[in-house]
Amino acid sequence: MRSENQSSGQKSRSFIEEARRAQIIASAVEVIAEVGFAQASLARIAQHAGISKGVISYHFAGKEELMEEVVNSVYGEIAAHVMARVEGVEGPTALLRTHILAVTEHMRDHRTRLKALGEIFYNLRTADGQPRYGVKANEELYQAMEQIYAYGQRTGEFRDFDRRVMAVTHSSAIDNMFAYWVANPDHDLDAHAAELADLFERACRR
Amino acid sequence: MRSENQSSGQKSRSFIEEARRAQIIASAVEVIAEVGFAQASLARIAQHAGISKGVISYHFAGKEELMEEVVNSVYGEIAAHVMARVEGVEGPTALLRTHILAVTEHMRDHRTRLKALGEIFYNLRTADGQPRYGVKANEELYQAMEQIYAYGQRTGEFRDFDRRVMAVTHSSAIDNMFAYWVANPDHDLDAHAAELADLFERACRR
Amino acid sequence: MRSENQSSGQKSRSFIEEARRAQIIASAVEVIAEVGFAQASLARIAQHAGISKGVISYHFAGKEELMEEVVNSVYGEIAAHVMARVEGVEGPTALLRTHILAVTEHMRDHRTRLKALGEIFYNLRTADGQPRYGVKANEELYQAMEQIYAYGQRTGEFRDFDRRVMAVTHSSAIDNMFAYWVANPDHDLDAHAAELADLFERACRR
Amino acid sequence: MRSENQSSGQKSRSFIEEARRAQIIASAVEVIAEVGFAQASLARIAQHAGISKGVISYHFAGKEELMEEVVNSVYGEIAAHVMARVEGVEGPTALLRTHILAVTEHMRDHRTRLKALGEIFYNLRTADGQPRYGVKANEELYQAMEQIYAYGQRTGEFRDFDRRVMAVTHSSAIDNMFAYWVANPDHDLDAHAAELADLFERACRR
DNA sequence: AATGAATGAGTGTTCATTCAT
DNA sequence: GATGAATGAACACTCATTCAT
Repeated sequence: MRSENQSSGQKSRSFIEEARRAQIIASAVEVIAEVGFAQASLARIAQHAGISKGVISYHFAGKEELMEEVVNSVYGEIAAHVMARVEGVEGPTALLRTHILAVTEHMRDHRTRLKALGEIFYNLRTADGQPRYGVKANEELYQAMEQIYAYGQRTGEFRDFDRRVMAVTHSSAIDNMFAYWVANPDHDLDAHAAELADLFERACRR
Repeated sequence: MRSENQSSGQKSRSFIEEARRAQIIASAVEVIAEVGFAQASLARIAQHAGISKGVISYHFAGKEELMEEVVNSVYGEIAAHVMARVEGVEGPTALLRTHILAVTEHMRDHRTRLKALGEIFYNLRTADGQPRYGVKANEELYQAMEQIYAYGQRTGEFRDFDRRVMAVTHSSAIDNMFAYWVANPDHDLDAHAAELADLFERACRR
Repeated sequence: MRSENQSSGQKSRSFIEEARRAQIIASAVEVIAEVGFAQASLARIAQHAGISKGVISYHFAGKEELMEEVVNSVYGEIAAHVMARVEGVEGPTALLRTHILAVTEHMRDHRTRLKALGEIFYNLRTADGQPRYGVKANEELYQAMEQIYAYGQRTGEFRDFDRRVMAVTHSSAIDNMFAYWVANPDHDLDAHAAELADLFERACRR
Repeated sequence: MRSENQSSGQKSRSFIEEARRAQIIASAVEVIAEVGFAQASLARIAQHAGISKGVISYHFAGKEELMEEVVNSVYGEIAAHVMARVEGVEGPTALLRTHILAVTEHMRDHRTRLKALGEIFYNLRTADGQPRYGVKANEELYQAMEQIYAYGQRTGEFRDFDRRVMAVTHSSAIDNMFAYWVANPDHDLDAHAAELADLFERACRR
């Protein structure tokens, strides 16, 4: 989302620096996904990347910035994937289904990244102890979903429900489908997604 | 060694000890709810309770035992409340609504307790690094919910959906309603619950 | 060794108090022998005795006094036993043999007590960090042994060696026979003692 | 990953790291010798070395590793010294004398190191509470001594005694000579050693 | 005479961060 | 750019001791 010209006092980063940052972010993702946020110390992340601990501090202002960059990185990927899949789909019901299935698709292929994302979302706190993300950070996502519902209500395909409640529920259903699948790897993710699509179609329709 | 209600080998606890344990558990709940699991050190819990750090170690075998007792305490409360509300309710649809509304009711009055419960559930790990609870610990809850769905499917009121998917979704919807409400205290919890009841009624019915 | 009248400002101890002290000392002996001095906390000693931790503090000024009483108690026993065995024995060589054999005899029957004694001797330190016993505490023992050697040298049965060196060596040989036996319970203690008697007889004789 | 003298999987240690390790080991030796094993906390060792507590944890995996390194370091020294002195000595009697005198020589110059060695030997326990060294750890030493005795018995210079008893006694005589000297610094160590040599020569000879 | 509760200093260990090289 | 060394605060936990009951 950064503008191409790197304006506004933002120092431009060299290619090599970007590569290092990417490497560290990737290592952080893997470590967090494997051992959980609390056990993901900088030492562990550095060791996993095969670099010195100091490098992380050199490239990131602190642990918090590293974590935020992980979130940005992973979040960007998933948004891009869903955007691409949803493009051109017509009608609110189809949109709803497509959204669920697209996210699921991405989950299947990026399990680790999403696991790490969830860990950080849930656990990262700012210096003053407040959750850095938390439910509030989903606001953007909720608004995107609400647009789909509003569209459906406008066309008359959807009944007159509370769009925020539906968005929160929809979002949580997907998050937990993922968590359940991570905990039970034999669980049939695609079947779960299909069930979910049915469920929300019925919940929404007139 | 006391009397009839002392099971074998279980050391009896004095009244004063029970009181202290309860006080410490309450303090732990408040601290966890406020600053999160990771920041809830024994020092902080003790300070919040206005007691010395050692007292906690004196009354609990370790941090793990304290956390487990918090879980037992809070989990017991909520189960008791829901059981009581659900008793005597007839028919799967009514059961479904009642369950959602009963849990919501309890949430309104025990916000911090439930917040703490969630934190521990999500974060507590055993000495070997494995999650102490985690999604798998919901198994019992899922099975209880599946019984309601099976009942509805038997009577023909409910359609033929995957009961496990519904249970996971249902459970996550309630958890996140709570989380959303904690993050947005002005949010109308009761209206949210009513919407949720509608949503799942529609998702389940034939 | 206390005079029968309990004079000199020393408060007399009731029968029940003496019994408790003896019980605590016995428990301390067993715990120290089993887990070593460093792991022998008051809590452990109290638990082993089936009493409350506070009782120990009530009956003894502190851990140091308890340890000293253990030493007095065990040391007294062994001295009494050897004294009795040695009485009436004639000639320095016979005296030497008898001493070694008498101590060994006592060891066989009071393994735990002697183990505890050794632990305290080696580990107990005063508040200022100095060893409470240590080699110096053997002075009394060394002098007793030196009397036997002097006797033998006077009669001409023993050659003209340094009596202090012999006493230190003799004493250490017995201590380590014991330690070796504790570490290797199948070791033949009596055979070891007999060998030791031969060894010192040859080392001493003209 | 450095060069030829790096065996497989063994991380190479920088010069500066080796220096720090050596400094910490030296500090540990001094502190243990002065205040005893039990009082030798990492905090004390760090303070004595004029460094932060964390440095020790940085350079050693834990207290146990530090202690083992102290043992290795000191034990290696003494073994090397005795080996060098004993080399080329002919005949069991001369070997016996040389061994005693060589060890004594080393003691005179490395008092604190040997004191620390003894403390660790006697006190260090593994995580499960078992002695890390203890009498059994002398096995190697005993076997070395037994070879000297067997040699003397083969040549006929030594009588037919139990070699294990002699080894235990010999070893303990030297240990206690040292302990006695530490407790009584004015004691004439060389004279003691000479007496000991006589003593064991007479105890062994036909 | 005995207890159980509480204390507070001390333990080894972990970790994000800093900094000279 | 990168490193490894060092820091110091924080962690859970242990323990001898004190004290009201």
